[in-house]
Amino acid sequence: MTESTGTPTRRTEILDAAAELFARRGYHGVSIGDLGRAVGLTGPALYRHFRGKDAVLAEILLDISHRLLAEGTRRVAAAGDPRDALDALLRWHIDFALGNPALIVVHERELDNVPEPQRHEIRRAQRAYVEEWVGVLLRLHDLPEERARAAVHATFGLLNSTPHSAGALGREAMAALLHAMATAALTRAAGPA
Amino acid sequence: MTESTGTPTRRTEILDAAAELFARRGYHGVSIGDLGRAVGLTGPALYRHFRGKDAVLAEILLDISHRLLAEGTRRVAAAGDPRDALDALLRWHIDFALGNPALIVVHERELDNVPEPQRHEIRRAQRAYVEEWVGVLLRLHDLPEERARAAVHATFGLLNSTPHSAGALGREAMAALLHAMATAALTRAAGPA
DNA sequence: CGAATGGGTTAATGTTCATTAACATCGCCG
DNA sequence: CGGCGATGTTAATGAACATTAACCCATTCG
Repeated sequence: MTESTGTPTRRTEILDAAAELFARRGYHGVSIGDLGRAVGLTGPALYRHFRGKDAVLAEILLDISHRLLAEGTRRVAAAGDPRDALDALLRWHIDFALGNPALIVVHERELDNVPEPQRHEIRRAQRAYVEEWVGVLLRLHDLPEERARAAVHATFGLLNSTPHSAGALGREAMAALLHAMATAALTRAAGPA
Repeated sequence: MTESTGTPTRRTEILDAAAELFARRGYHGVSIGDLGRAVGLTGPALYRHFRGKDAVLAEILLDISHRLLAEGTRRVAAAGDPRDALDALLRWHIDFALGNPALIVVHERELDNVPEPQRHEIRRAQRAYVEEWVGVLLRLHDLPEERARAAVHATFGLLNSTPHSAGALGREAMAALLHAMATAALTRAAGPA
């Protein structure tokens, strides 16, 4: 979840467990003791790996926001035309959301609990990711920028709803459904006001 | 926000302030002291009006879930055909979300912090509200029930995204945009898998 | 060998918090 | 007038929590 490459280390073990717990109970609803217990340790052991509870959250959010942005940018650059780019963004975001529901939830909710040096960086990455979408949408359709941004945010709401409706649909069916709905919604957003 | 009729009382003042704070910082991120201060009192004054912090949250969620369900049911019953019913549901939900962003956020996130006798009742109302939508969708289009339910959840995600993108668009423009996007998404969800 | 280092543990420490107790004020009704 | 119920206040209580201290052991490496 946290490192695509490299050995699973204690750090990443903690990060993964923390993401799961933060998603389920919220940052303030999880104690250091909970965090330690989740990886078979006592609470204070965490300080051997992180400066504190908020540093864990910060690292989680930095990782998510950077991964979303990096791969989003990559896919847009690799796409032939805006239509392909939008499709690639959709597939990427849906894959990520279906594969990492906890991360999506934490990314959506917990920014305010990140301490200040890093909060800005996360915000920056989040905004850049949104702008990647907005840019593609504007190249694809003729609509006001503010409307495009609102449409993108609404689409994220749709795509990120996954964690809350675990789904009796299988993963593939859900992915296809979300793709279809989001495409229709975005296309319609570009239509007459 | 909390009582459509009747004098604004201390209770409702607290409930409104609490909803705002819970939405912004999360249930665990708000103290009794914060709650009191928000209405110009000290923390313990709250116990003259509620059994405890969780009772405040419970009352907020009971109110929201009941209001959503009651008006949703009313509008569906009043509608001529499924097409009108869906339109009425959309308008209702969008109006509610745009008019009460804090309530939508709390409703979405804080159910787990409600103590048990009431959690069930809230869940029941939430589910019934979803089923109202699912029923209309099934009457309107031919699609598997599970797919309809997933589509409704995704649509809620889209509509409830409002609070997170306050919007440089005006309220009316935003309402129209959400309505258009949601309709398109739901229509598409009913199409070929 | 032997010391340093990494990664654990259990005991403080000090804060914040929810809740309760004890006490005050005020308006109404007898 | 007198009392009482509603609504506040400040002080007390006890639990939970984040963080730090003090201590321990294994591995590595000189």
